[in-house]
Amino acid sequence: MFEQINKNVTRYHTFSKKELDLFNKLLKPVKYEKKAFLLQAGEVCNFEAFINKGCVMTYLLNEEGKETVLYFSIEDWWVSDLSSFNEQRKSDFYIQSLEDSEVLTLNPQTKEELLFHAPSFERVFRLMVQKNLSVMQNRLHSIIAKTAEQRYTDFIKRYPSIMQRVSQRHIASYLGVTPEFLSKIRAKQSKL
Amino acid sequence: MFEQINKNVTRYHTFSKKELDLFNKLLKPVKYEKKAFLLQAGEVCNFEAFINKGCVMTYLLNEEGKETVLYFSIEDWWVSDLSSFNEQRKSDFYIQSLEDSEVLTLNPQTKEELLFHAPSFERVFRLMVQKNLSVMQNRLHSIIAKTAEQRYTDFIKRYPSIMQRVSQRHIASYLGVTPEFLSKIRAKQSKL
DNA sequence: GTAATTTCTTAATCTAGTTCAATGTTTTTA
DNA sequence: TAAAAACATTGAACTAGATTAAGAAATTAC
Repeated sequence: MFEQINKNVTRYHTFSKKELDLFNKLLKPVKYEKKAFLLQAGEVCNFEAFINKGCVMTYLLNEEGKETVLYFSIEDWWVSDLSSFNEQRKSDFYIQSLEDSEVLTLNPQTKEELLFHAPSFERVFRLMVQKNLSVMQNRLHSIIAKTAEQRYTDFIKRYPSIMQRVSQRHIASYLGVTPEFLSKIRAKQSKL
Repeated sequence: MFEQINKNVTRYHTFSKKELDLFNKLLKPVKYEKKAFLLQAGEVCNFEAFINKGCVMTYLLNEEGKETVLYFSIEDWWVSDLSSFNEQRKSDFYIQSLEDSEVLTLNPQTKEELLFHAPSFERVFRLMVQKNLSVMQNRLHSIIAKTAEQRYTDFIKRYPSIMQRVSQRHIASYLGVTPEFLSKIRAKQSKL
């Protein structure tokens, strides 16, 4: 149950057995059925969730109901709305399970307790935000500077497993194109 | 000299006189002429700089030499490549002064010393990254979900002072359009 | 102060990507 | 297991924005 998550945090810092035991004790396992919401716009995000099993997506809805996928998250990733979580403000995001999923969550209290007794976790969380920021900077760059076809090719290469698991309309949204156009890109590429 | 920066960090946490004195002692003032580079791709970013006066931009160059502006930063903002700084990896970014500028910088050593003696600064830096992340999430959303004209209107409204100070070709790049198209948007809007 | 360079604008042409609509395919539900 | 719903594909018509080119305005540099 905690094997994966302990390996995950150990990448950033070597923790003692005692620290990891505390960490694991504070984590709350939660299951979500496919299509269940971990978070909806307007709610305050009260979790940082590590995905043990499953796949979730984080998206925004605009006024006309058009959805924009910001992230897909699968096993060994964390998911949350950090601004909402840390500042206890209402979120703009929807976080929805795309498969039956199992996650391990911290809430503001357990996170605080963890940081109090094992302050080295500060580093883990700071690096998590930072990695996130890098990912976003890359995406912005690729959406400004590359064609949809290049973005699609990059995506397949970088996240082949997500490609398998997620419907094309969600991938289209992530890539910033319509499902119809993604379909055309695919038709073109399968001809080559 | 330190008035603005002390006010800036105090937003996130109330520091003692002693902590602020240490902070100020560790900061190194640096001046850059217009067009000077604070950082170039391939270098390791060894600073986090607070802008006391001036304006800088952070951008990427692709293979064909096309530039993509990720950020403009003016007075009261911090600028750095955090991934490069924190992991001491080569940066992909250029950070260039757009006006004669004056900044206060921390380097990895002074930052470490600061955090060692005044660990509450951890919070400041974590929140800085996080604010950054929010900004990026918003930009990605607006570039996927809005038209260039809407983005331009939003930009003027949100950053009227940057609009005045920065050339249109840089703003075009930030908005993800060509300078020619930005010109058309402006012509259209001034007719209304 | 003027030549040189860079920036901004305008217009014509072109294209990557959208929209709409129809049809087939897979998944969900009961 | 059949009906309903959601998803994927294809094609025709359209449009937001790119590209190219050329002249006007502003900055920069000597």
